[in-house]
Amino acid sequence: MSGKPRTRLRAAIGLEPSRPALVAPEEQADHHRQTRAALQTAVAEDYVELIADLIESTGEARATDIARRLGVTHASVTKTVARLQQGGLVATQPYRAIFLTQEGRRIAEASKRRHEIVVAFLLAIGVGEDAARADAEGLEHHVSAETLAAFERVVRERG
Amino acid sequence: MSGKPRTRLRAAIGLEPSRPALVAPEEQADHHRQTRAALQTAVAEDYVELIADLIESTGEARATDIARRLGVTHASVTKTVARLQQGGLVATQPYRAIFLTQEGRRIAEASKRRHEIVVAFLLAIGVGEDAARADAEGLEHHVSAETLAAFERVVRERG
DNA sequence: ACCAATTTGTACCCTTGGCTAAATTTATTA
DNA sequence: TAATAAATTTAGCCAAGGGTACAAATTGGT
Repeated sequence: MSGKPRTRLRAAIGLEPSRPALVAPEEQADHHRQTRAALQTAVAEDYVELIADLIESTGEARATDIARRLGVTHASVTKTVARLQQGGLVATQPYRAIFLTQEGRRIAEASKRRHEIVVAFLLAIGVGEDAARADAEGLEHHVSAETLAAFERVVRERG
Repeated sequence: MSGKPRTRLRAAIGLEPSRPALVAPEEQADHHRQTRAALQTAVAEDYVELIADLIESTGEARATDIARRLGVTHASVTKTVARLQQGGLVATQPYRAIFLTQEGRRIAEASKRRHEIVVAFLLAIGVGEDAARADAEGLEHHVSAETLAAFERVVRERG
């Protein structure tokens, strides 16, 4: 932790261990950008997927139920739902239950399908029930179409 | 979008399509809490992993290089690195390169290992190079120990 | 030794997604 | 129907992690 001025020269010249080089910087940056973009849609997907499930199983989606199922407070749910409404995924009126727009339903459908494939896949490769469901919640938002297709293949192969 | 007051009674009584019920609410909430916790560590893992790679391949980790590889501005990097220093993962001095603490190296090691397993796994099940690398960036932070073990098994089985 | 280019730091802003607390509205029940 | 319980909204707080713009320091070359 002393403080010798570092010289970039040694590294450039090759006195430092200049390795094969990981991945091209621009490519790596793109991957990280994609990952960050996925994070943005993750919340929206979680919400519409859950709202669709609640409507299907209980007849309506209430903020309190969403809050309980996500493990957050209802105030947080209200705020997020407002954002989703801005984004055109849900429709609400004050003090009424939450509905999905067509776009919301479309996304919910796709999310649900993907979620189920991920869970089935994890189970197929021998992951236990609980871990499979827990991991799927995080993994699903980062599975590209190509990887999802590969997951489906594996599920079909092993059954 | 009319506005019929909803009655929770119908749902409770069972006139509404009351389905088998997805997953237990508390369990589902736990899964989401786990996922959110993973997000918190994700940034730290990405940084230390990248810093370790840079040190290994170029001899030092500079903010600019980190920024370029993550696709963010150097200001964001500076801020995040400050947080990592607070957390005891890195050590820096003004205008000097960034070093990893022991704890930082430990995490970098584990992250790198996990990252490589995830990539190898995706390749093994037939995902293409680019998608594998891109998806791995997002997936790695949500892979539990149990799932990672399953991935390793698959990699060993299919070569 | 100096100058220009590069790198780093700092200040300030924005959005997301958590939280608590208090006010309001709706639903249930006595 | 009036009182109570439950659900919803609103306001204000916080931290993380992005951004821009400008200032300061370091580095490399002349």
